[in-house]
Amino acid sequence: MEIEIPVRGAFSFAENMGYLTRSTNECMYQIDNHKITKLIPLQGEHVLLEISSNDSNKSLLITCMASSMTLNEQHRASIINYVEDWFDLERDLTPFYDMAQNDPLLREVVKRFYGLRILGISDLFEALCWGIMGQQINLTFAYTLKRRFVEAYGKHIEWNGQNHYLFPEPQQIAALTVEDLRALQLTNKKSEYLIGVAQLIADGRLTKEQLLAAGDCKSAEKQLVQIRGIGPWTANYVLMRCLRHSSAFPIDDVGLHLAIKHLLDSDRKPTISEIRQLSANWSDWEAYATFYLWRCLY
DNA sequence: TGCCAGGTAAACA
DNA sequence: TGTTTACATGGC
Repeated sequence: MEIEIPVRGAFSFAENMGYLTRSTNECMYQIDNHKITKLIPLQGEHVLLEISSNDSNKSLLITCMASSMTLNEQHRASIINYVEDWFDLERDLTPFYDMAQNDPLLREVVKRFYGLRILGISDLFEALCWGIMGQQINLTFAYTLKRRFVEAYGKHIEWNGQNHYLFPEPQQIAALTVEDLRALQLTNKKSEYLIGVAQLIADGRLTKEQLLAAGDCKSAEKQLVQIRGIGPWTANYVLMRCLRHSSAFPIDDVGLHLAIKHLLDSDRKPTISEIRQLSANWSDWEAYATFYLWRCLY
């Protein structure tokens, strides 16, 4: 099955690829020759997608390379849905770019990365796990931890001599012990947090739908920070990349601080109070501002 | 080698 | 309600 998804508005496949290739140790998709290969879950089954773009950035081209079932029209709709969500294709960036034109921090950045979207993490469990794993460690090690976790507990298929993984199911992680995860060099606390979150989701006490139903970003944040291991940073990270609230704002993020320090050519990181002032005009676009600023770091 | 990393919970004032 | 500290461990 092949699918062409038209893209409207500001979109640059190359800029999005720039984000997706930031680590050479990513295990949830592979990139080769300007094409993304990713195994996605689909109604209890799975399908391996290859995603590319035509030269004019007017559409995304999807080829279904391998699947555990015969694809029908409903599957086709789900695949389109998945890719549109991943690349945030429904978002009109015009108001963000208008705002950024008059923002000293963002003006050059949006020019440089024009057409970049917030790449999503559709699965709530994956987004929470990635947030927890990444807490207070460098990204290189975070990617190593994620790879170990996914290779240890995620299902995979082999295709063209390469393994393609699905993220582990919460049901399986919920049944693990702290010792199991410590073996991957996760800390005691992170192991506890991951198992706890897995249990919440496996038991149906935490769902993406429930968080979306909370309505606004702040209400969902309140629910998330009730969970042990989820502080304001992780909550906002998940709100930004999974629930797709454009006003999510991980203001404590070290990467954000370093990007601002760099752009201001300062010899120190900004204080939270200074960031509040600098971001005063970002209202409702904090997530996009943050994502673009992160891009300055690599 | 020592500081730092896409923080959080718990203790404390 | 707001601030300080312990936690752990790889990367550079």
